[in-house]
Amino acid sequence: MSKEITARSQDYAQWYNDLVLKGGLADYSAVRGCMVIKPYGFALWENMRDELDRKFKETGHQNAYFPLFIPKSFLSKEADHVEGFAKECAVVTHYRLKNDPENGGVVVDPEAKLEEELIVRPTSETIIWNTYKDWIQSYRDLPILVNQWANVVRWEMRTRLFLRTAEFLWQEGHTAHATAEEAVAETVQMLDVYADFVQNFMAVPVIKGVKSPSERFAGAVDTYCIEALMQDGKALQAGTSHFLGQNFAKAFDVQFSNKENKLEYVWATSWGVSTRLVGALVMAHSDDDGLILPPRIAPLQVVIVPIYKGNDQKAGIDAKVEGIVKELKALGIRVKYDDNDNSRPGWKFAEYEMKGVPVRIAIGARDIENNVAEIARRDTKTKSSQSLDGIAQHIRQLLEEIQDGMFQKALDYRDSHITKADSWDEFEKLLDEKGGFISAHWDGTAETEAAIKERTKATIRCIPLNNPQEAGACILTGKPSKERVLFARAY
RNA sequence: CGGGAUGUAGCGUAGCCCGGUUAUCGCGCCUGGUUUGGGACCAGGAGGUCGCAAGUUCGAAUCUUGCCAUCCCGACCA
Repeated sequence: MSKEITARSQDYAQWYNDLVLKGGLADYSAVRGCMVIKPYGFALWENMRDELDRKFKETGHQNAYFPLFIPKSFLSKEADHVEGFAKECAVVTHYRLKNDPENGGVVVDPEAKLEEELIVRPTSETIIWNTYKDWIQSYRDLPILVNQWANVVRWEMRTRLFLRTAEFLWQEGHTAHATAEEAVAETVQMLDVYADFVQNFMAVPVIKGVKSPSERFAGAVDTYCIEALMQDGKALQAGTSHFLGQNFAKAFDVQFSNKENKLEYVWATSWGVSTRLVGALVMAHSDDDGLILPPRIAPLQVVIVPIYKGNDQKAGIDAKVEGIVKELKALGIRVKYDDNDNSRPGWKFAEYEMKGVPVRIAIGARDIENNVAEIARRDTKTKSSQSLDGIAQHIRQLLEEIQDGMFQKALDYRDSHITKADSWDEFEKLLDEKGGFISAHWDGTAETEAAIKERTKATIRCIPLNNPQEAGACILTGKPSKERVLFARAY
């Protein structure tokens, strides 16, 4: 029952945990900071993954796979990169265990120390660019458009289910280009792919933008991002796409001969989204009764619950439902007929609400007589009676309505939480009382950005793409500014 | 990693301060029956290394120390 879920108003963090755990998405594991993704949660991730994978391939990318381990020396070849990741790396130092005669069990065999330690990848730029050196000689070898689906490890101090785990699943695209223009175009293209996916499939509106220098990816020239807004008014970075310039090509000495037979360094991009998107999805849409999943990526789109007294009624319902299931499946709709006799309808209703199934159909003997079914929408919690004739088409349309409705609701919330602030007092007040994105002038310096973060915990989420140019004065220092940027407290 | 809190059956908990027979209760689970339009009811039953490890003691869920995990706040981050 919904009473098992902590209300958002009471404790937002606990509400989030309740949804993930009780909605059956994931569990804590025996390993610090690492979670078990349960079948329902993984099905959700698979749906996200499959759609993204399709989009990557549509835009000309191929999947490949690179090693989990990275030689320690690789990491330090790009100075900013190692600076950014060194503090959160898991390191393999030995390759063998041996029996421990004293205490039982096994111990690390000191004889089996690696010549060079291996880093468990926190991201794969280094191992991939070391490989690209072998793949690229001529401009004819370019571009290389490769993506990898993988797990990575970042030894985070504080973890949260899906939002920040020590090990997480993601995809990382790594492309190599002959020109800066082409690489930038790729970076922007993939940002668009992400934005399109998150908005149209996850129904989460995002703002596309560029990070300020201090929020940039370690080793990037420019970091583009999509920023989403959660229901508690905090922002969440949902995806990033980096223009890496020639930084990694220089670090790994990857040059190509151009048409004039001159050697040039290769231009690079990298881009990724992770299982964090699952967290974004949960926090963007759900309510105090449980998850609310958008139809396009919900593992289950429709559940049918029979209501009956005795086997005769059940048989009549079964016969009717069989046809409906067939029709729905023919339309590509993911449907389950839950005729499990061990739990009663009310229990099932609550359960599927908790799991966020977009549409529930309840059919009883009474309905069969009237040739109708009760249709309940998870997102609005409204119910209606619907004729069984043409019900599959109706459901298909309803799923689309739900998808659109969820996006519109999230968009309205987001848009009403982008607020301009023109004074420091106003800025602080908005952060504390309203939350969301605050559009304000900034003098462009890292010092001011850091000072604002220090005082308010708010960071510059992004400088929106196509940002209108507007003269103004920095919110903190009063120095001249040429455009507003978006601030928020963030996950 | 610093500060705070917590850890007793699958989940939620009582007991702990002040050590003492068989560790409390509810949900869930199993068996049988009755039920089924918003988390059913009756009867019977199973289920516990009291987070882990040392220590103190005749005796530890209870006292001491260490460790582990989770949550919250902070620093760090996708």
